[in-house]
Amino acid sequence: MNTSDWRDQLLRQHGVQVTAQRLAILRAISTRSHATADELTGDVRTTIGSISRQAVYDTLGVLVDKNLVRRIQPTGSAARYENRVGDNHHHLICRGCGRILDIDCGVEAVPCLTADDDHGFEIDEAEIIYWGRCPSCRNAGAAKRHLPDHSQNHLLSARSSND
Amino acid sequence: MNTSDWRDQLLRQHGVQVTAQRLAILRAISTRSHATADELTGDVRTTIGSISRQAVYDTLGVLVDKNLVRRIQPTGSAARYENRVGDNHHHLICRGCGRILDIDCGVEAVPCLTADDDHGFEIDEAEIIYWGRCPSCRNAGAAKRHLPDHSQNHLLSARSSND
DNA sequence: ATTCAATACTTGATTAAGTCCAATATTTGC
DNA sequence: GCAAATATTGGACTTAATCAAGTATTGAAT
Repeated sequence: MNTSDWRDQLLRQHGVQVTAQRLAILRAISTRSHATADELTGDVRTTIGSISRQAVYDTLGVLVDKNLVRRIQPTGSAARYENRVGDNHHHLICRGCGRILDIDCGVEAVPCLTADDDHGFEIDEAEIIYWGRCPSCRNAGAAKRHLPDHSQNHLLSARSSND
Repeated sequence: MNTSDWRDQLLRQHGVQVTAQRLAILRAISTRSHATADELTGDVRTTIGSISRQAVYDTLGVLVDKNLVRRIQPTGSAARYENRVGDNHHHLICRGCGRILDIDCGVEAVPCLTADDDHGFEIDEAEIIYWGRCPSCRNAGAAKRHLPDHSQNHLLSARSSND
């Protein structure tokens, strides 16, 4: 095994045992932008021949734990993994095609970790997902677009009696 | 059926056909703070006797579409539903016990909808989840707490060659 | 280099959340 | 009240992920 691979060093530095599977998964993550466990499994199977689903989930769990990989879980999609960590950047997802883009955090330093009232919590992450429609989906579906109906919605939230 | 129930009016105003199941689901949502589909199913079964899982999911889908109910899907949990809509408030979730709290949005008016660079997207929602540990979990698990390892994490994201 | 305990991996079964579908029932507009 | 539209039901199915038990690999200590 090529011990000089920087991924090898990275794992060792974090006290993570180095295996062919883990290296392959790390490598796969860096070739996709926001991959699902399933996509990664496919990638790894083409690079090293085979891997079990369990090993994939297990490894991803370890990598997320060690903060070497970040997991995001958008509504309506399987969990996605990315190797851009430590900057607390955010995501922009198209409701039409599901495309996911990275958005840099506008706030400096350790970003976005302050809620107005933290209720005594020790906050370690602010996960932000912007939802919308990308340019091509906007053009494509101009007639049949499907956005939330915002009229009258105060009726429900304003009401407190009769519950 | 009691046509004077405000929920009845609400559904009609949004062009949603009124059924006992839908009213019961709406009612159940307002008695819990961030309920799962499963919890709501249980509630409705005690109030109106029975309902199919499909009717629950279908109704929740319709209500979310009409923006009468908001769905959030935290990592590691089933989707949750709440009736506070239209104010784009945010959520604070405890990594220890899973408790979910509402957080008011600090920004005025139609809040938080502006990303630094919107990539041409038409953004309609900014979904923010703050993750942390609540006061009681901080006390309880002071010794065995489990937070991300932030050391050295620049190593992975800074590297771009050899991918 | 060899050994060994700890750690990872594999296979196969299992769960949880949610969706699909065809048949039946209810509601609404006329 | 009737017909058309819409909703509900129940059961099978899908997908994402986890569990458990046995086997293999790794890393360190000889």
